[in-house]
Amino acid sequence: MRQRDAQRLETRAALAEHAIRLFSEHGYDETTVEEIAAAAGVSPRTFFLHFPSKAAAAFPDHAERVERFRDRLGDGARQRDPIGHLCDCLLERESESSPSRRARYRLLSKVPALRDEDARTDRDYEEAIAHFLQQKWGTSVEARVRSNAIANAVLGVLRATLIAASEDGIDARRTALEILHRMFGSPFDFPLQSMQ
Amino acid sequence: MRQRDAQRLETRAALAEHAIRLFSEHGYDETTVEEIAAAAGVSPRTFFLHFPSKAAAAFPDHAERVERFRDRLGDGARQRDPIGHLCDCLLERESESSPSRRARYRLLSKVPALRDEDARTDRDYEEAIAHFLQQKWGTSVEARVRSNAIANAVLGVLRATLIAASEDGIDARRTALEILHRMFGSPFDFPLQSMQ
DNA sequence: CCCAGTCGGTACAGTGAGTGCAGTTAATAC
DNA sequence: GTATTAACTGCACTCACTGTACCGACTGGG
Repeated sequence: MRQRDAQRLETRAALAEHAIRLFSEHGYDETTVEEIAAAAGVSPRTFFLHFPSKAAAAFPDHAERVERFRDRLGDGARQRDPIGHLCDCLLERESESSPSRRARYRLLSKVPALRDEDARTDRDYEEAIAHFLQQKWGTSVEARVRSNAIANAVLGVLRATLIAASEDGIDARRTALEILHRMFGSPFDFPLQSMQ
Repeated sequence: MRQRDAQRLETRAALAEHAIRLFSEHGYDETTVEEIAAAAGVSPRTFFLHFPSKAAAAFPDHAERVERFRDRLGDGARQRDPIGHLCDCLLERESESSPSRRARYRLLSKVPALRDEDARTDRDYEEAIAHFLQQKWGTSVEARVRSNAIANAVLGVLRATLIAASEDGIDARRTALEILHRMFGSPFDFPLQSMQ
């Protein structure tokens, strides 16, 4: 099982590459799955063997990124300052911001369908973060609500700064860090207080 | 222009009503627009004269709610404690939580397409909130980033607590208020400090 | 080396959401 | 009364996405 896997990855990469290129060159709505498949030299049906939707092709490395993020987060129970650690991990994730990535975010924030897809991918991060926080705070109803709330809030701050970074060229990392630190303090102990 | 408007509203209401009913009874994916239109006694084409998508019919009063929320927010420049006021407005919005509304949220959190639509509607609130905060903080790049970040964070907390409320029956209002107050303090002065 | 199973890709037919356009009919404005 | 507007209809169309049967090339075991 070697050549088959390589071929599969190659096809997938070609599809993603041409999809993103065509979205950028002609616009998302103006690009059909048929065209993407043709550009990648496969049949339209094959596209959907690699991606669950047209929009998903714009986020080809999503699963790996979430996986890496989850690994980087590690075990929440071992963290003395879980929110501080969380912010570190998130900002590290974003420091992979190459120019091409920024260009992608600019496209993303303009095309509704891609923005929707982005929100969808955020749910996987939300789940990872909530899980991480629950390792620290437990799984009572209260702890779960707070974990999800914090996860949503943190991702919300990040999303806003990333969009702004793509539009106004600010330093997303520095800005997000500043806002998050002010929101949560460092170390951030609030949920522990009322959770005894 | 009286009878025409009444008829239009009636049709729209019938479509929304039957859409939500059919979504609940048979499931979202199992319900077609054709069925909704038939139940409401109009042609399928008419459905799309009233709603831009199948999912939008599950949120028929969205535009009015946003409008009311915007009015309730008022002018941000006049608020001494804009975030405190914002939280009040948001929680007031949610205190309209009738049992039917909670049932709807339960459906919503289970059906991906409706969850997506919910996220989409949240963007209108985000915009309203960001606008409100910018009336207070100005429209510099920094102020805009922070306004959007705070808007995202606040909505994120609310979304998480609402979902939890529909699943675990907690008091969404009390819980959200507690989390928001701890996150932001009250009054919340952070953006003013570094914005001089 | 061959055989059986696996798996990536294909072909084809179908469903259903959403759109553009050219009507029809009834309320409304003048 | 006539002209206009606007809600609704019918129809044809595009396109995302799915189920299914199939081919053909790799793969692993005897």
